[in-house]
Amino acid sequence: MATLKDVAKAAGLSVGTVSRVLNNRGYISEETRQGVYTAMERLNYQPNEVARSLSRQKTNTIGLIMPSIEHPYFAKLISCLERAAYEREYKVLLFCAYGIDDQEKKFVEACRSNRVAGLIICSDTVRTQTFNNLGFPLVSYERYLDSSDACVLCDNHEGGRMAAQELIAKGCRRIGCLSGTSRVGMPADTRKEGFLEACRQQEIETIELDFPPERTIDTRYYPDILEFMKKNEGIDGLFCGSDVIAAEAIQAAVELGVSIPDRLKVIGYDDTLLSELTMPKITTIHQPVKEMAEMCIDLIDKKNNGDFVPARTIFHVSLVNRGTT
Amino acid sequence: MATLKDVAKAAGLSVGTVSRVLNNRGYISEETRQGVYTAMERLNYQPNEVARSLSRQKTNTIGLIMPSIEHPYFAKLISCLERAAYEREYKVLLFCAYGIDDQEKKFVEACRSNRVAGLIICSDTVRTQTFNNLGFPLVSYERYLDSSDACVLCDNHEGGRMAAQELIAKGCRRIGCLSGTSRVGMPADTRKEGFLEACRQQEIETIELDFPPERTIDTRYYPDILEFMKKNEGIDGLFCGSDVIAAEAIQAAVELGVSIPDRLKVIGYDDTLLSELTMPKITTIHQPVKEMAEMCIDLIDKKNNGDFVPARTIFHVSLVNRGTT
DNA sequence: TATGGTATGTCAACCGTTTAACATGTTTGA
DNA sequence: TCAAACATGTTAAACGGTTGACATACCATA
Repeated sequence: MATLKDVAKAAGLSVGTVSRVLNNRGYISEETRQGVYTAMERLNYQPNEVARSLSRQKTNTIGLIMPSIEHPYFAKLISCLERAAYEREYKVLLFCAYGIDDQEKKFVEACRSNRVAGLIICSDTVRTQTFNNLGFPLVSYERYLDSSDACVLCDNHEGGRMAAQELIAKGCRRIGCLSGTSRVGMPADTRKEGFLEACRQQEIETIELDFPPERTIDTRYYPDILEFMKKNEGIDGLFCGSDVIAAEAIQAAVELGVSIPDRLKVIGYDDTLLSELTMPKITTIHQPVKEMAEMCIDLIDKKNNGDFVPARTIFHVSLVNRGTT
Repeated sequence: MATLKDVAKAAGLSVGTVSRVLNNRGYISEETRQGVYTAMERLNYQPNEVARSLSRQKTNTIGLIMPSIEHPYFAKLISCLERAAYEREYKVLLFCAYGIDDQEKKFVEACRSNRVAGLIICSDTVRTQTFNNLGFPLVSYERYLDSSDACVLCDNHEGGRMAAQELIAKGCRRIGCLSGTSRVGMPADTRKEGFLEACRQQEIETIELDFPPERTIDTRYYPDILEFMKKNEGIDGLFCGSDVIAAEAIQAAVELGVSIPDRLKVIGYDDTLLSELTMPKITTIHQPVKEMAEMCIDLIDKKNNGDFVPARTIFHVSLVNRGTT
């Protein structure tokens, strides 16, 4: 592939001058600039980003460590992150831990090797993990991490509370709470706390069903949910920790001949594509994923510019009323 | 961050020797090897992949250009590709075109700049596009591309035929065919052809509904499907070009009080996570995405080794019987 | 004792680009 | 007419690692 040297030769200029054109440094005449552009065109030249990165001592790549790609929530998150990164001229290096032990640590090392401009972690493989002297900003997303430079969250507690409010307002008096538990303390765990707290305050009965830590996307909650609903017939409301759980709750309800939202009201969490593809569509708690993703990139930029970054940035959530309440 | 030189100094060795340890070249005593390892450990050393790539004149990064991330099918595909890449020691650079014009071309240039080891394209932004002198193998996935080194496909025609077969076997005599059309000629278009051909051969009536090219994931087919079903009441079967379409068809059927699979049988395409989360679950055509993803990486490896690669590799599809037929 | 394998060091070139220092012109304007 | 701005060139070092040529040992074995 053509190099700067080739372009210089083709344009009858020195490498220094061509580099000036590329980087907009120093004085350049319009004529020379055009000459360089046509030479680049003719040679089908693309600057070698690898050499550039080495010379500049930084890349324009951001690392992403996710627990899953296929799960609708993470698919949405990755999509938003890719877009936000692209808009800031970053490229995205994607890693997925799939709940496999040690993957996360390896990926962090891979990011170090590749000298990424920043790293966004949303995975939860390792219980506690301190990453020091990374050499680039570390942003944790919906996860507490001692060594992160910044943490982007949404108000999970409030989301749980809002869900409870909605179900109670629609007349539910005996509500099931279906949520996955994490091995580590994750912010998402507080959804349940917020929910239970709100119910307690209004003296609404709650019955909990906790799922073991989700290891892979293949984990199905359906059998547990079905059993739970059979065992607790009087339930008239269901708070689900994610839209996936809500979708399976709907399946169980249909299976048992319980009509939604007449006899049972269901509320999900995440506002993913899935919440629009079930029947009825899922009333859910919306997380401003797009804005949160943009904030992640923003925080990396800021940190790299030596600007101040807050330890935690917490976003509001909102209720999206669809068909299940 | 620590460099090779630092490690050499710490271990009391020359840079050359340390490099030998890292790359398993020449003679190295066990003692020296351990000395290098402990020094690396102590300095928290990670080889600079950027410098390595420049020196070796190749990266271990594979570029991915997708049309969408959030769409369940592409989420699944990206997931499989990430895994397959990781298993071969590749990292994945993810780009998403979102149906925006020219994005694809820009992404290809970005991949050239980053000197990727190979590029997998599944996008369809530009009608015709020839990429020449890329400097790395180009694999197209479910897409025809003149300039690609290899094309990985599944037997869409056969998938359409199988779907028809299933619906007819289950008693359908008047079948709707709901599918998106691409502006460019895409392999997926042949699903419909296979389906229609099989119906014609068995003299089964078909009624088509074509959706305009899908530009973003936000495109909802629901209104069109609902209208279509109202207008064509006698329909007892539905072939859908994707699971998303099938999910929306189910919504429309429930809305109209048409019970599935009793009065209407529906068959989807892709076998994504979504097909397990609707009620009833979607009978669908399974694509061996995992194997196809592995093949993509394999073809890049082969091409880079100077091995022969077939122009097209076509995979079998299969029917997954769930609840809608 | 000579040979060849083992183990390490030194040195230099190279990958493609950036950047600074410095030199050498040509224009332009006050 | 002289200084400042403009335009380009030359040269060299730097980024961090790879690789090959070559030198220098030590040690075992035939």
